[in-house]
Amino acid sequence: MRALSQAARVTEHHANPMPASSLHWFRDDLRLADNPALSAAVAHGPTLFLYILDEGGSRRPLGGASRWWLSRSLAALASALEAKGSELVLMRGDPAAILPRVVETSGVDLVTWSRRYDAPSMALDSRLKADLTAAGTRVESFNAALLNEPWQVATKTGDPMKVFTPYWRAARAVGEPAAPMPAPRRMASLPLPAALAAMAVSHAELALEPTRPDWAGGLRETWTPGEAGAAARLSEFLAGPLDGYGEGRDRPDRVATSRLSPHLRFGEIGPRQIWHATRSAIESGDASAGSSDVEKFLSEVGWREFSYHLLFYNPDLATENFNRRFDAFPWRRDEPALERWQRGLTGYPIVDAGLRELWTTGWMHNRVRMITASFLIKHLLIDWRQGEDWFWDTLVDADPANNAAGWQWVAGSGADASPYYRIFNPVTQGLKFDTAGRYVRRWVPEIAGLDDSLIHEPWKADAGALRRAGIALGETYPRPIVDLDLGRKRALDALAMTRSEDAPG
DNA sequence: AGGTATTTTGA
DNA sequence: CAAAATACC
Repeated sequence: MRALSQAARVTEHHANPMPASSLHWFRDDLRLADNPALSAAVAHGPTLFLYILDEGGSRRPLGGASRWWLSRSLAALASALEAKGSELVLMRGDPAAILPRVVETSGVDLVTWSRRYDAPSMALDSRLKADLTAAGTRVESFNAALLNEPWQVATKTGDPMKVFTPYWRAARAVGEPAAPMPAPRRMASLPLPAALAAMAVSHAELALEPTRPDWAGGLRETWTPGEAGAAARLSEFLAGPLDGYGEGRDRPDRVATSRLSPHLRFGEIGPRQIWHATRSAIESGDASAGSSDVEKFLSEVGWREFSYHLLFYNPDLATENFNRRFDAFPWRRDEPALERWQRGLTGYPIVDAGLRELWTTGWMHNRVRMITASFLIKHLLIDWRQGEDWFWDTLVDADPANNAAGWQWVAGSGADASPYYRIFNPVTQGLKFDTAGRYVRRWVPEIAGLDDSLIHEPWKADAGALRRAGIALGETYPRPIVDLDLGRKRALDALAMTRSEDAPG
């Protein structure tokens, strides 16, 4: 079948050569600027712009919050294309079946896309590249998601890197990231052939947003998905919170971080753009941050790069311990505790605040991600993969590299991970990073009436303080699910086995 | 990118 | 004597 159609195509090309045309397959690069694959397609000739919702294959299904974001991001992208006289074609199904058919019927002679790095996506993309090439169509893939390709950074002996600091030093030594490309000024749209009209689906038919119940109200209030929303967030960050970022980034009670993560996740903005925008804001004097704030911010972009490096060389990063000593770790199965953690009912205010922020907005401050993850893993001894799953379902920035690497880092099973004895105390952390309890009061309003001195440990309030604050401990707000000292000792005992001297180094 | 007990420091 | 540095887990 394939050989036959290939022969037909070659004959056809010789008989009456068709004008050059292209197809850009959008995936996690939902932007027009700094999108080299898109630019290459547009420069080649009239372009068919295609997105395929791929839910049945071996790729990890998107979580609910990510589906909501994707829906809004696709709508934004469609509008941006429409403003340039082009159309975004939406389809649903297996790209391995859909793409060759669209390419063949539309007669495009160039297909472009931006690379992905999770194993099932890479397998799918390689297969498609081979199939389309064999059928006579040129395929070009580009880097839109990273400063450096994962394989561009290596140790002196050519091995993958396992520690962040040398990784980031080596990554910076690769050279200054390329300047971002502007969005194509003009683009000619290649319409979907009439014969394929039945394959296209409407945005509504993708059914990516929740209806009954509609739990996305908090997401809508918090975010503006899409390329323009991403650019606005970056500008606001550079003009404000970047100054003082080094200290402010740890404070969940302030708006002191960029909150670009979901925009990055869906490629509404790329790290090259962030890098150069940050540099020029400093050089032009539009931002007044010190060099340590800038370095700190760029190194956060570096952690994302490092996570992708780890994922590329460890395709099972989300399911297998990077450090195999953790394979025998005595995790507890405790569904009631897991559920109380998920719902923000552990009795530890900063933990509960974080999980409720996550549930309501689809996002959680990084400092609080570490605190809540540490609590689940260490105080509750619940497998990091159960926490990773929850974050995957509820985060709008759920990312195959960052989410897995972050959880393994907290568990201590990851690369350059948190040491086994680092067990975050939610009270200490709360006092240190949410000093006045503003973050807790926002997300755990039922204890908002407590004094600052008790806001992070309501179980220490005496009957009078509880009555004044209108709290019935154990009824309107839970007592602690586990004792901190007992949980800490239990975790240290369990973790001791991962560091016995006879284990392989 | 910690916590905690202990020691040291300096107002 | 409280805060800061240190040692150890």
